[in-house]
Amino acid sequence: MTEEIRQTEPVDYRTRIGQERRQRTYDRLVEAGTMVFADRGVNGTVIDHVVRRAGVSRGTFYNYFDTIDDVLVAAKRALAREIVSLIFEAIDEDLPPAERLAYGVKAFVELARAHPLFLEFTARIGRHAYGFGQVLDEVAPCFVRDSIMAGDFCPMPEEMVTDLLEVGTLALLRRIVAGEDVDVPAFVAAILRMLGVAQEEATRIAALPVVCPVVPSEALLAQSNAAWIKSH
Amino acid sequence: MTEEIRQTEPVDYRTRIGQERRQRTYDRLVEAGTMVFADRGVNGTVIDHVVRRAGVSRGTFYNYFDTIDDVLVAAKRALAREIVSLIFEAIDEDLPPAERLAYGVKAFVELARAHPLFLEFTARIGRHAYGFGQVLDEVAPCFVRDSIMAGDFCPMPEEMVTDLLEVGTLALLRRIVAGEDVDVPAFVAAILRMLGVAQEEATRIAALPVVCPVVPSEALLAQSNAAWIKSH
Amino acid sequence: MTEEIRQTEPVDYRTRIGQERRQRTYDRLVEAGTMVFADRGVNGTVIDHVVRRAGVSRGTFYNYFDTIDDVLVAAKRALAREIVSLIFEAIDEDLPPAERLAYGVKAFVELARAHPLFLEFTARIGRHAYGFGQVLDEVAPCFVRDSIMAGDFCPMPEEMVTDLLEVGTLALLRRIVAGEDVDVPAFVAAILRMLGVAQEEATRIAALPVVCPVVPSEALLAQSNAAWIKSH
Amino acid sequence: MTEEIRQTEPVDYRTRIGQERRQRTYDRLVEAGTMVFADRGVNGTVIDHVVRRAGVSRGTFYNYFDTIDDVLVAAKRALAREIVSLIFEAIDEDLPPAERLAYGVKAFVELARAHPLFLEFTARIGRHAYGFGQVLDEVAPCFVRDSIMAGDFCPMPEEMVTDLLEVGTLALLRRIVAGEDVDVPAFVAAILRMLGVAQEEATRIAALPVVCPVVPSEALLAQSNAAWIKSH
DNA sequence: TATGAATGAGTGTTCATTCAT
DNA sequence: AATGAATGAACACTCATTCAT
Repeated sequence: MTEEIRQTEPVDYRTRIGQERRQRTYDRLVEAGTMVFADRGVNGTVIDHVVRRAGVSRGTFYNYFDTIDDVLVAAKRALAREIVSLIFEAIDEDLPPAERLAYGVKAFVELARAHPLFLEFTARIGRHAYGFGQVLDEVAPCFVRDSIMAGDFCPMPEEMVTDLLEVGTLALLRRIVAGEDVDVPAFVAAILRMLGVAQEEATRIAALPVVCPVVPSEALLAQSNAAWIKSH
Repeated sequence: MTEEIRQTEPVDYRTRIGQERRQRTYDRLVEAGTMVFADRGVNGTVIDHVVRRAGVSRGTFYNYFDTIDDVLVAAKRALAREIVSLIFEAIDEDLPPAERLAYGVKAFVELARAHPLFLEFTARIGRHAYGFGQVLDEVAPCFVRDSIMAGDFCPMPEEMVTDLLEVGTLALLRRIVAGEDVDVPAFVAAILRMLGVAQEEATRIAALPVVCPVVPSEALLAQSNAAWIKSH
Repeated sequence: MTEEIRQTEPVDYRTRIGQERRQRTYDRLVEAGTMVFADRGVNGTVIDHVVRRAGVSRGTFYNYFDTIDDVLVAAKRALAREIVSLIFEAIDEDLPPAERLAYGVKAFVELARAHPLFLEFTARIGRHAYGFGQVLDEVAPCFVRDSIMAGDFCPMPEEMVTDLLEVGTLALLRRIVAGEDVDVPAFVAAILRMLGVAQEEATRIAALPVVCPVVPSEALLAQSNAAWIKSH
Repeated sequence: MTEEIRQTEPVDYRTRIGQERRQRTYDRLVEAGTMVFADRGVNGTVIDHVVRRAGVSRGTFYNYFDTIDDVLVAAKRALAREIVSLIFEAIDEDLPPAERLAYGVKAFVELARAHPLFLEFTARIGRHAYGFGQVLDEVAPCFVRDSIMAGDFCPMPEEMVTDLLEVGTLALLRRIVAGEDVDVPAFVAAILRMLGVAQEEATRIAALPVVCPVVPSEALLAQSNAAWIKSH
């Protein structure tokens, strides 16, 4: 038995080391991908850009991904998870739905403003965007449906809400990237009105303050943003 | 005088023939481009696809365009002009702004539904879309601004209105293309609420009937749609 | 007989008009070619450049030339004839050979300096150069051989003289085009020494003054130079 | 310690193998380029010719060069270094400048005669030639200037000497390629006279014998010449 | 004879993918 | 697992040449 353990232990060790190394390489590729997509957009990015930025060889890429789009998907997922959970941790669950939604949107924009890499990345991925509806439903299942049924939002198809939320926010970020002044509260108010919130109430909620969520330094968002800044 | 005419006639004739041929080829390229973009999207389309579809040689392409994107731009412009003018001709100018807007949006969607090529094309060009704000302002200058100042829409940045209108409509069309059932009145109502129209009023207006504009058979929209259908 | 003349006269007239027109178009092509070759070098010039500069159509080109190189050849010949005969008219035939040669070389350089188009053209045609030996022998047959036999130049192969004269002058012009200061008398002296003239005598002859030949305004050189200047 | 070596060896091995393969491919491309330029001249050579001759794929070319001209430059440099060092090793440094120069020129011509590929290549690259002045100055810095200041050559601009040397030699090689009989001593004598050497002395020096330098069989010159011969 | 639209072979360049080491 | 040289299909673009008008 001891023998067995002794025999397997080195294997486990090697396996663990191998897996860690594998994870590290994977992370480097995703991080590099995030930065390159932010720099060159979805269609301007090729495998070579990513592997060079990640400091690995071409061949290694194919040990982790099949196509460049897979990197985009992985980066989108990783970022979306991080960000959405950061935001949801910051939202007071006792607030009414409209206020929670408003808080989430504004926190998202603040996060983007605070992380130019993320801003660029999001503005550039265009129609390949995060699939906000899905992510939203992962973290806060049935939020939209429940709110509609509870009468907080007026009746409308769920996916229409998430669609408008997603593409509207994207359009907003694109204007920010373009250097224009954007009126975020006006945007939030418009979304709330669309959801059936009365004009004055919408304006009031849209004006409520948010605090930008704190991003842990080991997060992909923080790491890649820092590396990206350094290279610009 | 007769002499003059006799001398100039052959020149005019040759010139006219040449110009007509040139125009025909140009039209074929734009029409082919529209179809290919509808089939393969913006990034999947290459010059070769277009010239093959148009039945002209590679070299001919470069007598008319520099890049494939120029074809996209030309197609967008041609379609946008046709469609917007068709729709605006159909709108009763005496209606209040909210009803005119609702009518326009619904007519646009109907037109798209009736012309699968146009639907695909529009859904696929994505963020390269028509620049609705601009086109809207060409045909109905200051419509949004005036409506806001007149108190018909609630105050918000002009470009935010056109942004949401454009990207929202695009998202809607993408769902139609995907074969989903979409609730156009619900969409229109959402847009109207966003603009400050009260819930009941928005619902009422969104439910008003539209007649799909008649498309003249020589229009690019009709021609290319017919050809496209035939090839599918 | 009168009848005959009357009948043929109009024909002659038309023929003459036709030939004149043909000559005019030909001249325009050669002139345009000269300018384009000066602008873009031998390998950078394509038929389109020439026809556009000449203001004629592509098809017309093929009524006069088969290839773009034929234009180069025609331009070279026309310019070489003009220039060499201008220079030879200016040379005092009673001078000893060394002085005549020195005068010719210096006049050639002066002519080039005074006509930037010609300078550029000559510097850019490179190894396709004028075939100076041949042109020289056209205008002054056996000049080199006679001078050698008379003991004015020391014995050496004739074509070696013209080779060194041609490529040396070309190298000189290239330095002028590059904006460098060149010492023309030093060059002439070097050529004369190469021909066997003693050092002091060579220096003396190389320092003799020349007057730049007058170029008639209807010459290709003058015409194309003027047009070229205007377009730069 | 043994451990260390064992760990690094495989890396070194892989690296070495890779570098060797890389070097081999590079050499094949340069060698192929040399042969194709000799066959078709500078302007008649395209990337496809080179890769086909080298037996590699189109894509491989771009792993080593950006343009076809880069191959020309590489070939010129490689040949020039080989040849010039061969010649300079053969020259007795104790001889007076005029004799050393004469020896160099004659050895160069002999080398060209003995290597038809090199002869063709040199004659065809024309004005893109070796930049003899530069190469000369690399190997024998200030040779011309020092000789002038020492009174061995008569005063004249340095670059005029190298210009005439280069273009004169090139013209000579072109005649050899054309199958004409050329009088190399006469050429050398002409160059020497140009430099101020007296006629008799020039003739004497130009007549001194040279031994054609021995080319090691692994040299680019030898390798590519052999391959080229075999294919003609 | 002049025109210029149309042609298509030729060439340069990119980039995903494979594979021997 | 990692490397990176090699590959070749795909694509962009040029330009000499033809031919109907």
